Amino acid sequence: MNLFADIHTLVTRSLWELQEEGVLPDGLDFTSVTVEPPRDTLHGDMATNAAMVLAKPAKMKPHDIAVPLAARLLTDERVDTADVAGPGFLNLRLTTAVWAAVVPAALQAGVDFGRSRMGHGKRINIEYVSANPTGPLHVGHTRGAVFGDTLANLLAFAGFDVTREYYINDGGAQVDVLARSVYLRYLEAHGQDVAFEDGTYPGDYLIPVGQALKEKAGDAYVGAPEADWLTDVREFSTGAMMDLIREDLKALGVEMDLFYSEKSLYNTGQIEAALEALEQKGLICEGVPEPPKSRTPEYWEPRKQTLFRSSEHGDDVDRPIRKSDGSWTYFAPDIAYHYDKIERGFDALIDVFGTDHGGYVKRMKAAVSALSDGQVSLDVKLIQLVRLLKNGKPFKMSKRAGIFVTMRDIVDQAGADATRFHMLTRKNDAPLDFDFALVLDQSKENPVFYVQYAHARICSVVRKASEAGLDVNDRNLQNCDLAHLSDMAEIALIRKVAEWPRLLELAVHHNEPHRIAFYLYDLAGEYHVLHNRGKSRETLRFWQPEDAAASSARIAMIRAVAVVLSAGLAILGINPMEEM
RNA sequence: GCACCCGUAGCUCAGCCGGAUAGAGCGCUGCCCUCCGAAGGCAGAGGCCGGAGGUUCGAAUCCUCCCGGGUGCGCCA
Repeated sequence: MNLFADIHTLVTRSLWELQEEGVLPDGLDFTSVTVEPPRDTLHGDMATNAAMVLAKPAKMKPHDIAVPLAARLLTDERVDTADVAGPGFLNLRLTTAVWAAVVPAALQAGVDFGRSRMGHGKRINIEYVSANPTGPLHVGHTRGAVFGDTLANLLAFAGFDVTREYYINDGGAQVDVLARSVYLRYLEAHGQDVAFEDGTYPGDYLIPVGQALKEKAGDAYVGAPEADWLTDVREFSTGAMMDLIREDLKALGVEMDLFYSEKSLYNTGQIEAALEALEQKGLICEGVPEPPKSRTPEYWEPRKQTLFRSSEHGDDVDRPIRKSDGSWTYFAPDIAYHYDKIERGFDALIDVFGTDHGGYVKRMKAAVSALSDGQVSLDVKLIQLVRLLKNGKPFKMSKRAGIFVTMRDIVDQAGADATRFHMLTRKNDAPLDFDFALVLDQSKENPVFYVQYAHARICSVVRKASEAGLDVNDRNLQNCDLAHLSDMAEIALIRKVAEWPRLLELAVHHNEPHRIAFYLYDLAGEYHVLHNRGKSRETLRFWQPEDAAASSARIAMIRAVAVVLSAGLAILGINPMEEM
């Protein structure tokens, strides 16, 4: 159930009725009429802007619309009061029974509370992480992984048909570098002294890969020319790296539906097919690209290249897809990859990139727009940098050249749950501080702890009531008499619970999973306030030994809070804790 | 030079498909508690929402310009 949607429906229906009765003129558009929670609860439970929005098209004063609308709304049993206020707002106060009804609804739905069909089964592809297969995942990937995975969970919860995808950049020169680096480790495993020159990866993580290569190939490649081993070693190495990456992702709780190989696009006609599609739309041409606008274009010499006319689809300039030697630029396989996504029938695409790829967004959108004739949307979410700290000071783990703080290091130290939550305590395009001391802190300064603690506290109260003989089964609690819930603070808590479905809609609309983390933090906060009241005044405790009816109502209420906390944490991929 | 992101309380940030007196945490000030419903509680001060125009009944939110910070900018992916 979504109370805001229900009341919005009621308002719209009332407007139609007023129109039929001639109070309002015909032909009005009600789509901009909203029903929202007012900023200040003193104004009521919900407010609608109907009178103000319709005043102009109806050629009426806001007041003359608001008054009959208020009268009409008051005939609905859910509406307690309807007052015209300010410039024409209509403030509604709902009966406490309406609010109380949120509780059994939540209990009945359980962790599915808030699940919706707003996605209408639309097929959506989310590409995230997509790190080069040349080493372990690091901090930045961790944030992107959590973001993408949580967004995927969120959209699935909202009724989209979601595919989680990882694009393996195994087609470029960097995997040759990987192969050469592994080859050095291989020689090392054979007892040779090797030197890691510039352009190779000296990280320790390749030592076991070199040893594994030795076990597999023996000394077959020792002393052999590169041409003899490069292909084999490259394949072996990228395979090993992807195994490592998959393991790391799993430790974070991230599982992809599909790992898509860039290499698979080469020599299979796929790149050619994508470019042919663009060609047919007249979007491929030969030309000299504009010189780079960087400060130092001295070495620029104009050369004729094959260009994608991305400027026809919103890009600033046309982009080269072939290098001057005729081979593909990195943009070409990316076009082909997105073309493949379109061909696979997705209605919408989301790419999660690091912020350093910001300059790449327009051309990618242009490609998708062109290839789908504007039918498939592409939303690119850029993930800002993560600053690792410990007690507020920059944190560096002991590391050798070439190895950064890895995702595995983070998960090992902070745990997957805390890592996931913390990575969402900032909007994706804002830089984020990840402080190990804070993430592990057992106090209210730590939002992860704060939310988990609220859930554990509820479990503790429910457990206690149960031990004292109260039937705390959710099915039973659904039927208890909620008239006992009349305290303003209790209604406020329920109101917060009732916002959950609406919050989800907003998060989906903006593709912003961090909103869930913030909401859960707020909800936990409101719960703690109520819980703390019971410390000073026993009559305000949820469990009242002398009053089973009141206890049931209150336990039902806090169970509803627990349900939302669980549902929210589930979307974040986090297990709620029953005790701390 | 151009593009994108950001500029909100002393600090770190929410809010931004336009809505009423702009929120939270930290820090600060005051009071209370130290009772396993534990790993503190309550209250308060603190803002021309970077600046200037514009659209609108209404702008932190949308548009334009400017200022400040970050990122990116041909044959690296």
